[in-house]
Amino acid sequence: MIKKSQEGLTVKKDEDFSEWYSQIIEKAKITDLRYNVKGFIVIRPWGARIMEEMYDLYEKALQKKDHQPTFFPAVIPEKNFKKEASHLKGFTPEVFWLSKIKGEDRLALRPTSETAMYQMYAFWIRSHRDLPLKIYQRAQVFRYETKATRPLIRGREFYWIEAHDCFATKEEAEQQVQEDIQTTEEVMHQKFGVPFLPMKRPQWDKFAGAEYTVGSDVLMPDGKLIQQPSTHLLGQNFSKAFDVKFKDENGKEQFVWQTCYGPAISRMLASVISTHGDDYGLILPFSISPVQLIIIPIFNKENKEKILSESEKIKERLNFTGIKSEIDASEKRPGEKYYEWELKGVPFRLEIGEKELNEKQLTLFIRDIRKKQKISLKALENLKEYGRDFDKRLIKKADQLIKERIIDCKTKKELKKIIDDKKIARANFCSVDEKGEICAEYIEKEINAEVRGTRADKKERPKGNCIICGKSAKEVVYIGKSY
RNA sequence: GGGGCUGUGGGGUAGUUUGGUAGCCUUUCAGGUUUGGGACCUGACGACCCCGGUUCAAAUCCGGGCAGUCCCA
Repeated sequence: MIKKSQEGLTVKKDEDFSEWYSQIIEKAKITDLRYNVKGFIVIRPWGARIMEEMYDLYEKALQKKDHQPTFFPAVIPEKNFKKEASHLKGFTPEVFWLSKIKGEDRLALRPTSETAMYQMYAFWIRSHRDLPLKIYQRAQVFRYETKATRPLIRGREFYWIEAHDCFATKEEAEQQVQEDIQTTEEVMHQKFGVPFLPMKRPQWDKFAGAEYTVGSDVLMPDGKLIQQPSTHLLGQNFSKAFDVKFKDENGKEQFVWQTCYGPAISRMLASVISTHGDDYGLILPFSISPVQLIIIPIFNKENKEKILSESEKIKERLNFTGIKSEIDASEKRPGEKYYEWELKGVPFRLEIGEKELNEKQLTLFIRDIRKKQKISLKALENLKEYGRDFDKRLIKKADQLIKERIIDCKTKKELKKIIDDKKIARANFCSVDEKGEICAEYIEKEINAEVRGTRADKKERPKGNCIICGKSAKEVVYIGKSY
C-alpha cells in the first residue's frame, strides 16, 4: 500500500546512483543547492547536525592523541604562500585571491593552512622541549576547482579538520603518519562505518610539498574510489622554508620534521550517505545520528495528553542515559512521520499509543533491517547495546562490499575487465617512483583508471612481473577509477 | 580540459516545434474535521534564470552570460 509520492526517492540506489545521491541529499534535507554560486552549497540543519557529531568524534580522537585545537585566519599573505616552491606550484591554480585591499599584499583565501600556520610555528618552537607540537583546527577551505563540482563530494568550499604536527626526528614524524591512519580507522571506519584502503600514493601523485602522501581510498556505490583523509610526511621542506628550528639536547640547531593530516568532514558525510543509504533514504550510524531514537506518539483527541506525557517521560529517561531522543509531536499522521524519519536515516523509532500503554510493551522499529519488534521499557534502557549492534551491521555490510570488489589480476586484459566491471584491481607493478610513471600513464590512457598506490598499513610483496611493462615488479598496487 | 542535456511559483512539470490567455500535481500558510504506514474539506500566497537582440507582441526565435546535471579526457 505504499503510495509513491514526490517526497520519497523515485530511483533505486543500485540502478542510478547519481540520481539517487542528488535526490537523497535534497529530500533528507541535508543540503540546499539553490545558492547558485558554482561549488558553494548551503548545508541545512539536519546535515549540519550530522556534521557536528562527526566533528565532535574526530576532534575528541585527535585531542586524545595529544593534539590541541587552534583557529587560524582564513587569509594567507601572498609572500607566505610563495615560500615553499612545490606547494606554490601545486596550489596556485586553485587559489582564490583577494586583491581589493589597497596598499597591501594580495591575500590567498586558504586552500589549506600550512603556509598560515608554519610562520607561527617558527615563533612557538625554540627548544626540543617544545616538541612534539601537535595542533589542529576545524576550518573551511577554498579551492577553485576546475573539475565538475558535486555537492559535498567536490566543492570549491569544504569543511574539514587539518592537523599539523612537528617533531624532532623523521622517525617520530613517520610514526605520526601511522597514528593518523589509525585515527582514520578509529573514527571514519569504526564510528562512521566507512571502510577504506590506506594507499601510499605514487610519487607523481603526492601532496604538493610533501615527501610522501597516504590517502584513504573509500569505495562509492558506482565503483569509483574517493579520497578521504590524507596524511603527508612533509619532512623538512616547510620547516626550511619557514625557518622552524629548535635547539636539540646538545644545543645544536635543527629543522623540525613535519606531518599534516586532513579529514574533510563534508566529504565524509557524502561517504556516510553513499555507503549506508538505501532505497528508503539515509541510514545513519547510531554513533553519529543527531537523533538516535525518534519517538512517534500515536494519539487521538481523547488520549493525546496521556500519550504525550508518557512519551515525554520516556524521552527524559533515555536522554538521562545518554541516548539522543526526540518526540515528533507534530499534527502529521503517524505514517507520514514514519516515512520522513526513515528518509532522514534515524536508526531507531519508537511507536507509542494506546496499544503500547495497555500491553506495557513498546514498538521499536529498526531502520537498517526495517523490522518492528516489541520492547519493554526496561529493555529500552539498553538501547546503546542495540545501537552498537546496529553499527556493527552497517560496518560489516560495508566491509563486505569493498572486500569483494578487490580483484587480483595478472594481465592487461584481466585488468581491463575488472575496471569495466566497476571493481578495483590489485596487480604487480614495476615502480611507484618516477620510473613507473610511464606504465601508470598507459593505464590512464588505455584502461581509463588510476594507479592509486601501495598499501600504507602493511607490506605486500609482489610475485612476478609488472602487469604493464613486464619488467620485474617491485610493488603491489591498487588500480581503480576515481572521483 | 572537451562535449551533451537542462533552466517555468518552495519542489515536480505542461506549454516552446507553429511567437499572442501561463495550466496541472505537490509543498507552504489560515481555518475546520482527522490521526496505528504518505488523510480530507474550504480558502489563500506564490513562477517563465540573467543581460541584450529580432518583433506590434518573446516562456517560446537569435546571441551572450550564469547555474545545475551527465558523459568523455
